[in-house]
Amino acid sequence: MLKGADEAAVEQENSASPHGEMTSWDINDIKLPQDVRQIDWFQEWPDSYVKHIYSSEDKNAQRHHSSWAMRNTNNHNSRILKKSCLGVVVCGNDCSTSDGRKIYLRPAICDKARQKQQRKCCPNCNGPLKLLSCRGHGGYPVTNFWRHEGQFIFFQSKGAHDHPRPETKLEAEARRSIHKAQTAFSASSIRLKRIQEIESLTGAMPMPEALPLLLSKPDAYVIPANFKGHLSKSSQEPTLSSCSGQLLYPRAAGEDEGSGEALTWSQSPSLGRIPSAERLCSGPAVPCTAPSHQHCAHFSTQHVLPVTKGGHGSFRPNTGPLGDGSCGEKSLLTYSSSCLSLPPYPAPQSGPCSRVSGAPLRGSEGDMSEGGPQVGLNYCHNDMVFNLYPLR
DNA sequence: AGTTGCGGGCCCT
DNA sequence: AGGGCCCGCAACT
Repeated sequence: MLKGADEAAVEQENSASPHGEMTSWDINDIKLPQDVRQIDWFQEWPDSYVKHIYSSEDKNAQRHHSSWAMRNTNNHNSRILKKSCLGVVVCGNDCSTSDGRKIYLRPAICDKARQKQQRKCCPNCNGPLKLLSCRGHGGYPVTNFWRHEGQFIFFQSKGAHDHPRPETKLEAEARRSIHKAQTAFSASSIRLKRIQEIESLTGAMPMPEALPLLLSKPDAYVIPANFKGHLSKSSQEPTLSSCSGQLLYPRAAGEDEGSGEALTWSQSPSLGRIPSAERLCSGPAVPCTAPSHQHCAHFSTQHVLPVTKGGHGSFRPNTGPLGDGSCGEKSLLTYSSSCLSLPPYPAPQSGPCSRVSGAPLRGSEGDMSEGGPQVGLNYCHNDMVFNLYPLR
């Protein structure tokens, strides 16, 4: 089954990765190569028939992360973890936000949660939500395989996603948090109103200053504590302050990433990749730190990434020399690291930074990363969060 | 409440 | 046998 369409794909599969010698393996092979000379940066949006070899110390790889909504699939092989794509949740009315973006929600991974999710309404138009299943692998969902072998984590993707990208996990979490905050906010404003009424009856002076921040700006939401948790567990304050001027407001229309991304996707249904994208940057390990102002002004959700479908988002080894979350345990920062790859102007997303050409293998990862990148990580997230705004 | 991984089981080819 | 999928469970966040 699946054969015909796949065979051709399998052929490109073997050349999908820049380091040709490494792609001769298959995840099902009894023995996987151990003479790996080059490991890959984590790919946030693996697509098509690609293979990657990550360091076993790469936290994202360890967690089998993907920005696609992947659910675990039992393949009755405990050595190989298999996941299949759940697609994307779209608005049944095919509505667009005021700035032209489409609604691409992340399907809940848990079956029950997903059913519950589908009973909810479109956050934009209140229309029904619709789950767009992934059928990119011969009519079946795209599957991802993970296998830990020695010092490496082997990743293989089968199938090309035939649907737009959903929100990343972080965005979905952020949206939930915003929703919670919104709920809490309404509840607390009612309480406050009552308190004020009582106070006015008793003659006590209300203390506006004591009211929650931004009450006067109903469109701007206070970041709830739990929301902050989603943003970062370690180091977001500085960035919040550094960006707050803009971030506290909904992004201006036109800085659309959602529709742009969708457009890109629809224009290049499945093979609109830029195969050489990842090779564009063969230079230094950290060549692509975008101008800092960009972080606030333009970056937003993953959709803003100038991605061509399949231009794999790459998680920089964000995290510190060993990609282990030294600048933020949670995926947040690691996810956001994809922002770092962004050049000031749309270009293949992952490409430039996704890989250290000839990067030494483990043992000298100290060469990767360092310095600059981490500084900007949070910018992306904070901005991301506020760019979820139109979806409220 | 939701995510993730595991594994039993069923169905289909 | 291999792949897809459903289900429940447990650990974790």
